[in-house]
Amino acid sequence: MPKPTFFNLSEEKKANLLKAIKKEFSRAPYNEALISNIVKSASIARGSFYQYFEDKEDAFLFLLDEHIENNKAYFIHSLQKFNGDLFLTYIEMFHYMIMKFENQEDRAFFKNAFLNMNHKVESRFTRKFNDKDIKHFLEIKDMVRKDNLTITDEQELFHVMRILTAVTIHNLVETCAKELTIEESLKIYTKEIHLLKKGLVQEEVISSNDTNIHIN
Amino acid sequence: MPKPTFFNLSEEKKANLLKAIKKEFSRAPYNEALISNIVKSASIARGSFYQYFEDKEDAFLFLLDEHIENNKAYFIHSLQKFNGDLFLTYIEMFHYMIMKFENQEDRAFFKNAFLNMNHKVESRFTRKFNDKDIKHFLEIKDMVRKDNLTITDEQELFHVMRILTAVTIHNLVETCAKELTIEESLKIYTKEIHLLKKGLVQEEVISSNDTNIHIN
DNA sequence: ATTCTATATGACAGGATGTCATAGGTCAAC
DNA sequence: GTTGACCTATGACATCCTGTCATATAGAAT
Repeated sequence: MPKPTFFNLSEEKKANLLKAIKKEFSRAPYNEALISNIVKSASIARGSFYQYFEDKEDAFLFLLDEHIENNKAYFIHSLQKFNGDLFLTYIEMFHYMIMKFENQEDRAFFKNAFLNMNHKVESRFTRKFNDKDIKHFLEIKDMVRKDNLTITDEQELFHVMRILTAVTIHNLVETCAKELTIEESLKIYTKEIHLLKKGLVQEEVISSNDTNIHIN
Repeated sequence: MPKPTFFNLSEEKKANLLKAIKKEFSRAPYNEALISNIVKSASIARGSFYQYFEDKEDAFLFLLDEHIENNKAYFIHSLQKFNGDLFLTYIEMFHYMIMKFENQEDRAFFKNAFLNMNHKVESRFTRKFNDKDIKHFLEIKDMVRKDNLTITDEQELFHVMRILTAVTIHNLVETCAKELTIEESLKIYTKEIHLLKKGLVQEEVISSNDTNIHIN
């Protein structure tokens, strides 16, 4: 988290600084981004940067969180719009995200962010399904339409969302890495969501550790 | 790739250097690992390191690739052992990987590697399913038992494997991040594989972009 | 005006990176 | 055994980056 000093800044100064930070994280991947460039670009003293942020990571994650908050709101909005249909919601979210890549100003930043998608970054994106921040899951779980899902309890819904999230992020990262067009990217993603819905095996005894289900 | 000079080294020198590299990448996450420490630990001149490797990443990825080659062989071996059953094979692989975390010597290294699992690193792990290195997929695809899968063509098999891989890696990373025990970790993973097999929605019209399938 | 508190500054110590000129070693050829 | 070509080893060095700190400045409160 940025230090209190940062939040005390005038809106103008804050905006100026954030602009410089975004510029630097757009210029180079996280590992190569430099605080030196940020302070140069924002025309502030080096020491000032450290009055506002702990370090490079602090600044990067703050910027990221701003976008993520926006996503979370959009997720809930979509879930309502689609009457709790999880799959339509995920596809809508996916679409929403890749549309952001079209914005020239955001493109480089997102590319650097997604190609640097490690556990720390990913867990920011998926906080809502993390048990550390379980309240986000609680917020969402009742909005999901469950009557058409195969889940037998709430815990399974949790896993369903984890799976959807894993596949979604994987596709988002790939879209960046391979610079896929919206069409290519959406086609692959919807195909995979479709496979997830119908299941990977058919008409057979499926057995797991603790359950035996016979579909027919 | 390491430079030719590295491969010309005597086995003894190579082993000594690799040991120092592994030690450093076990000591600290990738971003914090230092070439300075590697040369100190290997007792070689700083300049020598640069005779062998391009930079830090070069050394890291080489070390990683050594482990990954081993994985690939194990995957193929398992697929044969389980008569082409993809799911058993993935579960076996998952088990094989998390068992590695138990090895005290490897533990820290894998933890740092997995928590630094970004697209570049992941693509090393999953090369076998990448279209860039399609020959690995070709090698595997004929070994997979397909009669119990819902797939209609080879391309869908590709997506099935992508999905399984995404969920698998996601679970591996989480196992490291949360320091789960083998039992906890396997329980979650098999649960999710089970969900993938049976599908997420039930007895309903499932529609996607280009197909309509009625399950009954 | 004075004092107290918060903010801004940039010089600086410490330390890491990648390079390079130089030195050392090996080996085939003469 | 001398030569020379080629490969390998070295560590000093220029360059640059980070995080800190003593100091200066501004603003608010009394």
